[in-house]
Amino acid sequence: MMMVRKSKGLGERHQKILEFIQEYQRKYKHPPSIREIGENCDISSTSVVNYYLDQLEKSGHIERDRKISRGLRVIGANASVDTLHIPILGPIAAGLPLPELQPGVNYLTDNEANAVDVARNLLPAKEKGADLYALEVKGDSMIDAMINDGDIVVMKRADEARNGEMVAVWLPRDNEATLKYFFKEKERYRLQPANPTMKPIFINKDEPLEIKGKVVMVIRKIEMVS
Amino acid sequence: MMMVRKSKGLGERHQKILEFIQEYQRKYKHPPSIREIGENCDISSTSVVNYYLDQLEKSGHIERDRKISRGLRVIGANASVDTLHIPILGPIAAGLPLPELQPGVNYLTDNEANAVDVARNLLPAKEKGADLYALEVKGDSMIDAMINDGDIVVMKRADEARNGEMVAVWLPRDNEATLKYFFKEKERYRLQPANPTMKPIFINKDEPLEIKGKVVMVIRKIEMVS
DNA sequence: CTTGACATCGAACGCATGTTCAGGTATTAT
DNA sequence: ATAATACCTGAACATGCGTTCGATGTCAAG
Repeated sequence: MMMVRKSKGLGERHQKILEFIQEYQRKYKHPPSIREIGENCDISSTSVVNYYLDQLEKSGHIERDRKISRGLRVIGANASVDTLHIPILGPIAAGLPLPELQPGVNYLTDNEANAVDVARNLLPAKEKGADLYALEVKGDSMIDAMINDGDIVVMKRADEARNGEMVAVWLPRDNEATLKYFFKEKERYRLQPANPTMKPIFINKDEPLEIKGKVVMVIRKIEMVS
Repeated sequence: MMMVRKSKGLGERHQKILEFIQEYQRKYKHPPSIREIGENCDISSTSVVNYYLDQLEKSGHIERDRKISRGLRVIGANASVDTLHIPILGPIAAGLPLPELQPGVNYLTDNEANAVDVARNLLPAKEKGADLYALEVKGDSMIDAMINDGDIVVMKRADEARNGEMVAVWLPRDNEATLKYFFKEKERYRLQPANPTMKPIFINKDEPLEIKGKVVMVIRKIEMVS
């Protein structure tokens, strides 16, 4: 019994504005101004645009940074996620040296052959990606670190570590590379497996021990039998 | 105090500005203002920021829309990889039921709150994503499956499995959910832990056993201490 | 008819922001 | 030294742009 007036939901103009914002953002890589929205949606007054923008914000379709020029964005509907392209430098396995890391080289640019793409929101916020690399675990020698044959470990370049961080270390004593939680104790280093049922390894401080990097992430792809 | 001058190429400040613009754009979905760049790169005058921005534009690193607030963007460096947005439905832990999966629902569209973005090239080629979901592992009860507390497991919806596939199963017998490799044998099912040092579980075929999905991927984020 | 919730307009206000300029200081070349 | 160049400062200026407000029109309910 009532006129079909956009009683609820999005009206035609809301739709048009939303579409325009997305299209504009795609095209210019920055959001449109209120006036630009008005011109392209046949709205003659900035206050009307503001009026609709308020509604879209209340209904959760956009976010606004008040007082900031062009500070608006549509939420959701952002198909392309920001990703980091992390090169897989090579395998890591007990009894093999780690692939060499050239200190000054940014591996992101070269070595496109083998790499993993990781969404940036899966990594710690501060990672810029320049000193990230990945290794492919070969063999089951890392099993006590909850890491399996074939897993990809994403590493952050480092030559020292704080207590509690998981690191890739080269142990000249045992001629072995391994992944362990690192703890510095009084007269020794303790390398603690991630699996609490396994015993730690102890290294005296006068013995050599090379930290190659910190583990940031572990990715395990499971094959489908299909 | 003397300035280390870089005769050609990008100086330290150029780099810092470029990085800041990208980081800001990622975070706020719109470009920063000149003054914001200055504040965050320790440049006290807007004219100096403008000075560097001009250089970056001439050297082809950024584009600018003069006269438009925040009208700047970095060129290239926008390698958007095809990603899937996979919702995290909830926790999985021994002794807890799995989150319910509504058969017809496409979780990709709703439940934006908690999700992981996975590059499509990390998944088996055929996955469309509509029937993928993720679970967060709680507790260390999955340790025999090489899966740790806090890990994210990406699942593919399924109610049956082939031999050798890793599945999430609900065992009414033990009132427990778990992740195991699945094998159908003569008179029983064998649920084999991923860790070869652990013993398998056997279930007679007349006992109930609910397969909830197949594990496609395991993602472990390691916290940095700093 | 009156009321009141919408939707719209136009204009004014004021802060945000890009631009310009008139100088400074260091480093390098002549 | 002197000049030249790159780097930097601070302030003033013009305008882009979000915000606010009063006025008008429309339509449905009381």
